[in-house]
Amino acid sequence: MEIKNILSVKVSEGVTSCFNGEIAADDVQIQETRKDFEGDITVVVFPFTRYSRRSPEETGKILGDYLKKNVDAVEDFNVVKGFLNIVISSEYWLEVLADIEDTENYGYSEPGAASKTIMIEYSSPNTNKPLHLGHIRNNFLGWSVAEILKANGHRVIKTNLVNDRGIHICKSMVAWKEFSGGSTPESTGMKGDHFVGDYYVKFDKEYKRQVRELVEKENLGEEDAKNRAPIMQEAQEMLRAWEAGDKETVELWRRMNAWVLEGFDETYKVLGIDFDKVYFESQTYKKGKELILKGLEKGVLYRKESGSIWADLTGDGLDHKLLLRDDGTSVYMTQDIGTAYMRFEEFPMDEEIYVVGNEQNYHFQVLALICRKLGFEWADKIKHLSYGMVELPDGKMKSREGTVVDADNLVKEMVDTARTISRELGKLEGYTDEEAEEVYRKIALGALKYFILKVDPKKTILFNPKESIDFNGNTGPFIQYTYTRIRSVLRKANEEGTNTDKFDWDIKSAVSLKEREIIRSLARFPEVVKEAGANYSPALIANYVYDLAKEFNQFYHDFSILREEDAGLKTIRLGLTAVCGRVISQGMRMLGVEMPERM
RNA sequence: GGUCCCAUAGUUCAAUGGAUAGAACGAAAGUUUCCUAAACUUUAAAUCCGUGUUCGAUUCACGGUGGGACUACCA
Repeated sequence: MEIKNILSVKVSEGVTSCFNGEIAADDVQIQETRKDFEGDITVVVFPFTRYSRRSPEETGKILGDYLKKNVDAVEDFNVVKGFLNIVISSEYWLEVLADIEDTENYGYSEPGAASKTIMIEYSSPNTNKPLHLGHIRNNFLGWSVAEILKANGHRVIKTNLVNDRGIHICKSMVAWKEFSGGSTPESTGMKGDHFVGDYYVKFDKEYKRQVRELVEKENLGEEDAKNRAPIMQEAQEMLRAWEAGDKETVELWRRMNAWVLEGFDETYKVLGIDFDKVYFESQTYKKGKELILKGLEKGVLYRKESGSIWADLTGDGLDHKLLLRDDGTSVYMTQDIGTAYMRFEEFPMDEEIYVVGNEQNYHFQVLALICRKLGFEWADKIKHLSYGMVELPDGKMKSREGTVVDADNLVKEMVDTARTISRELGKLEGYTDEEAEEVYRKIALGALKYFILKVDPKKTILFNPKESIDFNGNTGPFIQYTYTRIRSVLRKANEEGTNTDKFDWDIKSAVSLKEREIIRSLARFPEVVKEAGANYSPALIANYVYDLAKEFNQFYHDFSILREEDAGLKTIRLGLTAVCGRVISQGMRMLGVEMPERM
């Protein structure tokens, strides 16, 4: 059992035996001792003063004596104000270290240990343009949260709902027919998603030109002109044809979607993202309608005179929400209700997490409410993992204004930067070009992933392309670098004849302050993983790993491990180095960051 | 108008209601007989405003101010 748990139980007992008070072990406040104070673990004693009827200092002393007598691991204690600082014995810390070393996949629970089945939907792109920086945040976040939940022992199903139908793809199709002259990604050598995206842009340009022309030449109002622009009418016509199953249209739709999806697959591969199951909206968008009609029968929903069906949410402080149009067709919300229903039918899930940007907070608020109204017992199992926008130094990204940062380009540029910096420093001499390129790729992706994941999901990220790939400070490359140094130390120790596979911890000598601090951090790792899983927050893991890496660097600077005369201390320090390396790489694994052996 | 989110050093990010609010970048000064100086050590620098809850508030509640998102018979 962990020391914190042992202490909280003992403190609870102590309060009863010393002060005749009742306090549940879970309510005992235990935290790590701040660095400026002596001790390892601190108990907050303020809450006990109402039982002890003494000053916080006295209360702390009495409790401290009790713990020293009754817990082996407690070596000493001191009381500052209302804080009881406990010193844990070196023997205990060494045991902890040995335990961590023995635990395969430290920080990870056994698969199935937590026994929840969780579906996580992320990415969910439209098939009319390539992925950009906003999608990158979504993809990294979804993938990492899935890994963290797995580490917590849950069964996780990663899904992607591809928005492959609708007016947006029709726009690209119209433009392609009009302007391409039959060219294809193969004939132009372009990546499929970029190829199709270009036609989406061409559509928009032509559309704007036509609207302007109508306004000027025919004196139409802006709204009228927008509706009457021939190219837009063509797109709408195409959507109708598609829904009617027109052979030629469906054929073109298939062809263009295939180009885009091929491009996406390539990008996903580069980003290190994958899915267990991919849904296509074209296959699911019609469901949901019958659920709405049933809701109408039950009287949970209502029908307007014109024929449309609505939910009245004014009782919940919200508005009225449309669910079926006058013509009986469904809207986005209806589709989402349908797909959620299908999924809960298909899998016995305990949770379904949607990784979707915060511009859809309202949508998910409404979704949960309506599902509850419709009487689905799974309504409360829906979770929206909402994340903030990614902004650039000069403002927001807008696809129409061309101020988006393209995902493929960004990765390429970051690899270039990594290569340039690395070459200047001459760090990879002796590596073949191929090996070196692999390292540059790991650095670039590590930088990008870490940069995005270290920020609390719900906060807006300010992305500065120039500063993003920093090799110092709280960055991915800094952590990777620390790891490679650790590997290098171990290599050297091996060369000198020390077996670093397994350490002998049977040493009596005291562990120094700095070492204790690191062991304490290491011991905390499983807790952090648990907390990150509960909050869907890779940021917790990221900041933990950074702290550990930094602590290790400081520790390492103070001691010359390999020159240490005392064989016992040398073993501890080398062992600590090895364990740190393992925990750092475990943490980064949950973020999807790969670790090079050298850099 | 309504719903939701955000506000911390010059900048980018931290802090289960706990001690003197942590880091990093940038700025100023230093450290290479030792693992890889992509490191380490110093210094200066911040909780938007007000009220409340209590032993104790960056954190919780209420009210402001500032910023953002949403509020389509679009997806």
